[in-house]
Amino acid sequence: MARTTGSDGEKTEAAIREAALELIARLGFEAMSMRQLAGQVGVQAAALYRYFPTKEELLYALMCEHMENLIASWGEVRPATGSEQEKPAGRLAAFVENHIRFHLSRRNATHVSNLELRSLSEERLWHILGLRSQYEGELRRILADGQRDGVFRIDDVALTAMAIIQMITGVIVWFRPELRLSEDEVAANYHTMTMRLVGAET
Amino acid sequence: MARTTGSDGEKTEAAIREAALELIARLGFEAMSMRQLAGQVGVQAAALYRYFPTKEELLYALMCEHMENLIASWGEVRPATGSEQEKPAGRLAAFVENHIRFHLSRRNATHVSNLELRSLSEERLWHILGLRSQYEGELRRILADGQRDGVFRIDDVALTAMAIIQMITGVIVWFRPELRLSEDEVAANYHTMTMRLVGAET
DNA sequence: GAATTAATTGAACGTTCGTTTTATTATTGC
DNA sequence: GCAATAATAAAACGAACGTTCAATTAATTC
Repeated sequence: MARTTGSDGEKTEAAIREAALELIARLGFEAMSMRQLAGQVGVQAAALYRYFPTKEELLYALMCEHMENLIASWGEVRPATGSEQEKPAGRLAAFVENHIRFHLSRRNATHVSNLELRSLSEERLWHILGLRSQYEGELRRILADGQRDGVFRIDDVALTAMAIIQMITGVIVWFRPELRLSEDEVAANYHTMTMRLVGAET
Repeated sequence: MARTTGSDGEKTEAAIREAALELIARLGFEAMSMRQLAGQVGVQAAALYRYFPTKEELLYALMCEHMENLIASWGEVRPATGSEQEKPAGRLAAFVENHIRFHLSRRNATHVSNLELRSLSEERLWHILGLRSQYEGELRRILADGQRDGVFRIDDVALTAMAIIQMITGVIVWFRPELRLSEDEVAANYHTMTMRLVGAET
């Protein structure tokens, strides 16, 4: 047989992306087979190659999309210049809040982007690391501004930025929606801890 | 051919463990083949099966050893009862310091234990998670004691413990020995940040 | 120094992998 | 309704995988 009733390229590609995120997050990229992925989508393995030329390019596409979404998400919520929230403390609060909510709503994509970098070729790895560094640079600038203004007490900006990123990304490792804490409570908690961590006055 | 001159079971097993840690940390467990591992050790693939019945049991053995070493390491440096350092702040300082140094000296094993849990069968996974929970329980107890004594300001002990663990384990992701900061400086930095994070007076 | 045991090799097994090729059908544009 | 094209199926490819097994040699024991 061949083309099936109701088949549509855009829908199929979206279904592949979603199924791949779920399978890679659960099994790992190397452990997921293209046949397994095709089965989850409801298609034959050969059909996947109409949308992604290789398995690695599929992974790369998922990571690119995730990192671009993350950067775009911060761009949308970043406090406007001149506003009260544009001060370092307000920007840091917005950054942490957005980061927590973004990652909690995209657990699969986050696991893929954080755990499967090893499976990328050197060139593609560099691109993803560049996007990541761009995002982390936003945090470093906030910390540096707060340090300059004397509202944060920070020994080493780069080290503190890494520590904060690790801490707030780690939420997806343990958080489960059915747990006692709501997403709001978790975000508020991480915000408080971050502010104390940088020595901001409350 | 067969047994080679100078071959020794204990030495071979140790060489397998070390090579496996390095390869799994670099390539990932699924991506590492038994032939690759054997090549690194300088042996044929079949020889590996004298020491580990399956690939998964090898991974499990590596993780068990790492978790047991971690727990034993904390047991050795834990401040003695009755000492000044036995107060929550002293215990937390010792915990963070030991955690940072232990992980920095065992980067490969840490990556394996943190990133490859997916490849364990359910039963073995439960055992490793049990050891991990036991270790994290030590931190939770320190935080709870400090909260009780009024020397820490903590909103949620369990959440804070996870945040601290993620933050201080994250050091292995970015730290490189050739960087500008020494191991001592890094440990001191993480100690300061942790104390501020829990609202301890300095 | 012969018998025993420990350590390893080399070849092979069946399976599964990512990917390619060719054929076939559904949909779209005119 | 007919040509063109988009979407998929089915089968096959060679390579690599984890693992097993019989044969062989080094070290140890008596």
